[in-house]
Amino acid sequence: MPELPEVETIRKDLSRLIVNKKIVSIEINLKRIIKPNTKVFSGTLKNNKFAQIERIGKLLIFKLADHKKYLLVHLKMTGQLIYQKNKKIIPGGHSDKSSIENLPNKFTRVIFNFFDGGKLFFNDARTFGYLKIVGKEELEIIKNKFGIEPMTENFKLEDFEKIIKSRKTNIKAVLLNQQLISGIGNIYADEILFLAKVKPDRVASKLTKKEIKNIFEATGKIIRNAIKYRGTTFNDYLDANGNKGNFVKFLKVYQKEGERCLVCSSLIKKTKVAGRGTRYCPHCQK
DNA sequence: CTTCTTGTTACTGA
DNA sequence: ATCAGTAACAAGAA
Repeated sequence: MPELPEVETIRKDLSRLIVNKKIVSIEINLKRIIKPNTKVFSGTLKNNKFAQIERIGKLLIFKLADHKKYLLVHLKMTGQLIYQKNKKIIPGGHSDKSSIENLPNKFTRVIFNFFDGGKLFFNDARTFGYLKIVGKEELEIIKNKFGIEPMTENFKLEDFEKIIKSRKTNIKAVLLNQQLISGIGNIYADEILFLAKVKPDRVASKLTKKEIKNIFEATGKIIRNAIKYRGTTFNDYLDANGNKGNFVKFLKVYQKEGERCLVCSSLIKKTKVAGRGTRYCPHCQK
């Protein structure tokens, strides 16, 4: 599930791979995920270039060189953006093994073809993801819906505490709410709360100042470290080169139900909180 | 066959 | 108006 660290990894990869390369054609295999429609989509992108790639929360923002428009890409649960450079056939030579995927595959929904023969594949098994062309005004409206973002100067303990104190729902629901705090999904919410030693079903407004500080610091540590290790691959996530993320080996509770806690050896439990599968250590987390 | 998976939003009710 | 809780979405894996 691509969350902030996975999307950030893709953003950085693609910034190096496709910025300022002319898009010569676009292939759309599933029209339903293209917004506002395929005509505007292809018309805006063909013969254009990505000038810059940004991110807010889990949303990728491709700033276009011409037309003053932006391409928004949301990967939702199973979306992938994988770039492959022009495959040269070297007579008698070895094949290009820089990418591990054989693309396109049956989940390839959109292909961007660049002038140099490079291709960007948007794959999505469950087709929850979307690609959307927007103007500056619509972009600003969308951006304004996102809450404070870890890893930025806007992520301050004071604001974090205000947000948490103002909510009567459980702390996990608050961490997952993109309009309050952006970029955290199910994997990192559980990992953050384990590191902070707080049970996921605790009522947010009733947490102590100390507990909120621990969650704040755990958020920074987990997100920073997950970016460092290029994200978590559980099922579908791959980076822009088609490689897996390495953070999976640092997970302490996510998908660890029935295993022993690495800190206290209690059995990791699984319940449902905020409508999502939730793992925690019943001894370490209070 | 049923159940589970999750990011986001629509809907319902308080 | 604001908030909280749940269902729905899609489709593959088990």
